[in-house]
Amino acid sequence: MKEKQISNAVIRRLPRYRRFLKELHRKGVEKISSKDLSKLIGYTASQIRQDLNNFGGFGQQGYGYSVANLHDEISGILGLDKDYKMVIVGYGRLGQAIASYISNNEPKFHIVGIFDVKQIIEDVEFKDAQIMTCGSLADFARKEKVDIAVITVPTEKAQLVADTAVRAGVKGIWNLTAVDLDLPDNVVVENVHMSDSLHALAYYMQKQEQ
Amino acid sequence: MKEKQISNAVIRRLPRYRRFLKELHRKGVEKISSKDLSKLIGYTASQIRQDLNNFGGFGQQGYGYSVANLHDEISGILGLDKDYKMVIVGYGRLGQAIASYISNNEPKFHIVGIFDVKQIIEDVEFKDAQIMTCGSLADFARKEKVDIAVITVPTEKAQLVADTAVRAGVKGIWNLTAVDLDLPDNVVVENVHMSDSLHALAYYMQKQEQ
DNA sequence: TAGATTGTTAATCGATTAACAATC
DNA sequence: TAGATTGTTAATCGATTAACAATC
Repeated sequence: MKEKQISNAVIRRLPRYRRFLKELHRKGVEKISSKDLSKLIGYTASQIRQDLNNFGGFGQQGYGYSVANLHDEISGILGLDKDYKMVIVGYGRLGQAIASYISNNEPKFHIVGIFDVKQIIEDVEFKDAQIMTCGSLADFARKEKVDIAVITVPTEKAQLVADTAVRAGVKGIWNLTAVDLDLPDNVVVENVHMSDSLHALAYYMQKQEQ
Repeated sequence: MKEKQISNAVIRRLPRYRRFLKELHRKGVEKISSKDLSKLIGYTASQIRQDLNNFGGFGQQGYGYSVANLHDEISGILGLDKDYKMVIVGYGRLGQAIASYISNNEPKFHIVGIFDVKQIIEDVEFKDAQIMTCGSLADFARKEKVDIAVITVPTEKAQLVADTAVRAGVKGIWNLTAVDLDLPDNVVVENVHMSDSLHALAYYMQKQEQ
């Protein structure tokens, strides 16, 4: 059974569709046509229909798409109907920001452990998750069957942390550092390269003012 | 004089080229061929040469590219030879993390003001930049001729902050919130949608384990 | 000079857009 | 039923890859 390969470009648009649908749902909108969604989200109606039809016919001719249904379908496609166990490695300000964001906004991602070079004691302690020193990461991840490691350590330690996590059975790395990691093919790596984004901003600004 | 339009895909790769070249330079590597860079960075040698030739012939036949020179050329293309005045709006943990990253790693981006709903007093005070309440953003940005506003406020305030900044003459918005902003065409917006990245990670993990 | 590697044109591949028949 | 809008095929557009002449 050969799955049709979905292009990367399509996948990258899915979370955005989902965000707009969530907002529409919050506003009480029950249905939307590809044409109206196009105006909102900025993709062509044709592209929207093509994108969605990679996964199935979620609409209804003459009517459009049910907002709630389409939201849920996309959630399912993205794998957001499953639960993920997560550790955060590096509990500086970025790690803290991420931890707080996830625990407030991402019910399917469960932070089961937090690691840092120093054991942080007061103020920044995080809910039920223990804060541990990095040395115990490998044992913990293996024992707890952690799915995802979020890496927010200083650049030069990122590869080492990633290697440790992978050896301990972690299957996904969310990398928020400014380096690219070298990892086996069966591990999924997703990068948030903020500095690259800032540099792209510089490019477009400079181009704009010409 | 009609400039050749450079595709978005090319621009998005430039910061990555620059990062690898910086690292090579740090390691003392003086020259590199498109073939060797390909092995490192993961783009095809052909693509690398095509990308670079959008902006000029930076290499030398039979030799390759000078690492230092190519790094500097790309920096120039990205507009990283210019200086940018920046304000950070929202000084929670994410704002603090960003401020610290920029002041330590981005010499061309100058944080001239920091804004938050509360005036934060001790501990998190930031170098020379004043921390001000959001109400004074408009006047400050206009008076100081701020180029870029970094937005790290809670989701529901992001559009308001962006509007204020734009009215005060800001030309670029670096948006780190989970919403898309609606802004005039002459303002450049660059988004870091971390939650979209996390959702893409979920997709690829779920696909992997099938 | 011979070998290496770029710059650049041409070929291929893939993604987006347009069009329209199917159908609610 | 008539009108609206999807699902889907075909056409177009753009980006990537291959090939090779130019040249260091």
